[in-house]
Amino acid sequence: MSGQSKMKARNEQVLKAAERVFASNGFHESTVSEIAKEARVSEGTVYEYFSSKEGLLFSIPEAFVAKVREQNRFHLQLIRGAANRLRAILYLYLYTWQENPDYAVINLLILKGNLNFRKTEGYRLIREGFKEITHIIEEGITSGEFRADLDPYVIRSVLMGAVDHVSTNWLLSDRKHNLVDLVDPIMDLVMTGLGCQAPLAAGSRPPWDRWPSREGRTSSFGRAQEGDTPQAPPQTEND
Amino acid sequence: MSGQSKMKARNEQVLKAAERVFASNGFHESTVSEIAKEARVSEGTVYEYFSSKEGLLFSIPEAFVAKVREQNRFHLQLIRGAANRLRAILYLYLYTWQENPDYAVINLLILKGNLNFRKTEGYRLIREGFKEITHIIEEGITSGEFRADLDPYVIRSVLMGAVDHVSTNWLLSDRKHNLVDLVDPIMDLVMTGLGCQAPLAAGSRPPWDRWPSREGRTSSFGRAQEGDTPQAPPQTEND
Amino acid sequence: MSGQSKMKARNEQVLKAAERVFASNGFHESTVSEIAKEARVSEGTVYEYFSSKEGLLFSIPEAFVAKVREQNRFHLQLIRGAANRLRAILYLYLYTWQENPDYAVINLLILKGNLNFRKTEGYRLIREGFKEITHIIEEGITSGEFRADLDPYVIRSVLMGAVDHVSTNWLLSDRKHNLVDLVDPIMDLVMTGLGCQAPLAAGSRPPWDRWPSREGRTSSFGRAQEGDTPQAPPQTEND
Amino acid sequence: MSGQSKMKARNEQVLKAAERVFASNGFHESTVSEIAKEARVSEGTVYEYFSSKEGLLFSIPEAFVAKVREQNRFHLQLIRGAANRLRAILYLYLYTWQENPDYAVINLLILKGNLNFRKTEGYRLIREGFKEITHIIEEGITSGEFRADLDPYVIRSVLMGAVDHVSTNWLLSDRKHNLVDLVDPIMDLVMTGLGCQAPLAAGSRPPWDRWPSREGRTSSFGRAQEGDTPQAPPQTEND
DNA sequence: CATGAATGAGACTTCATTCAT
DNA sequence: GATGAATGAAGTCTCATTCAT
Repeated sequence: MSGQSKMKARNEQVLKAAERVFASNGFHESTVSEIAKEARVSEGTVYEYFSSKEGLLFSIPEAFVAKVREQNRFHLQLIRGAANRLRAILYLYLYTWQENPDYAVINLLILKGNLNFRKTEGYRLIREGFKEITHIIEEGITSGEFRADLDPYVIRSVLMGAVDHVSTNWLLSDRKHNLVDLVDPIMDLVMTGLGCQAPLAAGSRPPWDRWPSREGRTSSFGRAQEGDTPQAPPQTEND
Repeated sequence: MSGQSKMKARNEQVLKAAERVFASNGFHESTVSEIAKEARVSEGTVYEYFSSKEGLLFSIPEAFVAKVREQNRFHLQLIRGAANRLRAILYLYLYTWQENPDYAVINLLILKGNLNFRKTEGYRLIREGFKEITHIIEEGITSGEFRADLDPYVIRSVLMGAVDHVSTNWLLSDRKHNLVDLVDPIMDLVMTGLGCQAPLAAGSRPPWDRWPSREGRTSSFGRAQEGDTPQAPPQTEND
Repeated sequence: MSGQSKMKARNEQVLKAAERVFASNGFHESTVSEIAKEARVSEGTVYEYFSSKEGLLFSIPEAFVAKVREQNRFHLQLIRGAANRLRAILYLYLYTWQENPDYAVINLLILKGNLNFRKTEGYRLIREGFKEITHIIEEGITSGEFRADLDPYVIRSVLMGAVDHVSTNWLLSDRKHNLVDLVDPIMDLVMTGLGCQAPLAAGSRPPWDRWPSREGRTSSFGRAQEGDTPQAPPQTEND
Repeated sequence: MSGQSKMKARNEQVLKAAERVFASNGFHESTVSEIAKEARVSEGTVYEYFSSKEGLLFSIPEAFVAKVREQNRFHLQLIRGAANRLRAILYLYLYTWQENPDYAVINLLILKGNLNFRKTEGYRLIREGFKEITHIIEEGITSGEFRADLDPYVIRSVLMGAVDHVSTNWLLSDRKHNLVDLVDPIMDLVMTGLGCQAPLAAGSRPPWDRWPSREGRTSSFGRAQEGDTPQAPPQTEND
């Protein structure tokens, strides 16, 4: 009991400290002694709970994903419609990064360059989350909600790429603006498309094939309508 | 003369060796001695040309961007139309990563987690490239080619996020498939949108608000037509 | 009672576990935690019974010698004649090593390099056994059973050196052959000598007998003569 | 040139320092920093020349054997007769230990308990030296110089066991007496035997003589006397 | 200008020992 | 008395950087 729960608490304590330290300084720039100090334990204790510094790093996503996964699954069960669910997923991702910026740094910046991470359970879990997104996209295509002429992988890449991109920018910025405010603009863009909804004539030419030649494309009408889905563009961002 | 050009050659030699070694093993896992060996020079020589191991790392994008930039600028000058130019940019990015996978690894995986990189000239150059993309998007909006109700930053994030995403996946895969094949699917999605092109009635409802409830939205006509814009979905990818 | 005997059992339990673990891995390569696990007790318990890891190591010969000594003394009382008794001693040694190979490893391999061991009671007991061998040899000389012109120390060294040598080799081998089978060959050699028992005429003394200058072969062990100061090749073990 | 010879000198310098330090304190009780200090180099330099602390230890016999071997081979070529050559070998061994006590400690005390040593080149070289001894013994048997009814391995074990034994004792003693003085007594004992060369009456063969079956071997009259001076079990060293 | 041997700071990690429970 | 989590000292080893040649 007490022993068990105490050890669990210690584990969490070290894990959280590591998250903070790694996020602040990067993996190689952090020392185990620093983490131990942050966790208010001795260096040796860190090694009682984690096999190595890198093992500690890899335990962070493992623990995190395990924790977040269930609640996300729950949320998604409440939602119908592929587009709605994709939107929810985007929201959950951005919300999670926003509320857990230290973990976000580890996930988006630190683990990205680590080759060994790709052999870990944490990585497997993350990939699984990606697969579920693909499933939803496929359902959307099957149900006719989405176009069927696009590879689900491309769709997912565009969505998750956008999430990664804006999250990374946000992390590296002053983090003042609201990350989740970008959910709707992104969804809007991806669902409706960037092109002006001109009275599409000959429906079958590949879309991008039309843009270049602009002759005939009137000045459009799809201008910015005030009021809809306001933007929260990171100003000071890296652009 | 000879001295100048010889030094330039040596510089390039070390730079290329560093690119290979860093890309293979990561930054911290690579040693200066390894790089020197790969470059067929002594360790001391590395320090004659670069101030430090990290300075060497940061010199890689600097040199690379300087080299690629001009030709890209040239290509873009030949192209009219914002959409066309965005497509060209995507193409140039994916093509560049595909042809320079070592540099791609450094740019997309290694430098991402390096805090000091953000203070360097190389980083500034990369950001500049991003700004130009934003400019093109703004021009597209101004010219009426693009919708005006979307933040250019969001648009750019979606595009470049997609580029990063598929490139990263490709790098971590067996690199068998053609990365540039993804240009058109991505552009298609971003320009036309994922939603089925129903006869958009009341133009003002927020787009994403329409998807969930699909009633009224006819089954669409924009189905997958074989033949157009072939996909090259990464097989072994992380999804 | 119960407390006493239980403690004694625990003591033995830890001692035996330590013997196994030390013999398998060596002293420094073994950990207290390993020993505790092998003994099915906690690490703390090990320290209830032994002052330190090294103290535990030193307790092994102490306990072992105490145990074996009495029975050996009993056996020897049954035997008459110095040669017979020496043979019995050799037999007991080899038999003991053969039946207790873990202890043999500790005695012959591990404790040998330990400087502190020489200050312990266990060491004193072992030396005592050696002294008794010397006594028997001296008695053999006195009684005329043995030659009188050899230093008992040399005789003992040859005997016990042989025992150590063959035992060590056996321990490091597959331990398939019978160690005690070597008792008689060794005794035979030491008692009778390696030289061919020709009817040694005056002039035909074995060549080696002449070098040192063994005029008369009177008592005492032959002095070192002229200096040839040749080198000796390093080596040790089992061929 | 200079670079080569300087490095060779450094190598030797570190090797010698390690020999001294290991011999004084034992392997595990010595630290690399200590060795570096003794060698007047930095810790890092030790690792420039030797892969690890244990690698350094194992390099000691390797270098030593290589050095001593040739001269010993030369000495032995000058000597005829198996007994003479055995004597020379004993002499060379004892002389070497006496003149190189630090190395002797490493060989006889430290490396003995090291399991990894048995996989090294140094160990192989040492074993080779042993094989040569066996060869000489076999030649002696073939030539009729030695008895043919004894296993050469036993003979070698008795000889080398004696060498090890007296050397070890000497090392652990004050090292005041001359080690090489023991060569002749040992040879004498091993060649002539311990038993008294009396005109052995028929029935009175020494008891020990009967076990092996040494028909025809007379000798001795000396019976076992009083005193049973009981035996002590295991142990090893210099009484 | 080039070399590569030398440096030494500092990281990770182990493990004997202690002590609160 | 027994436990085993916690400790922290100490050790091995790496490697970026320097500098005499």
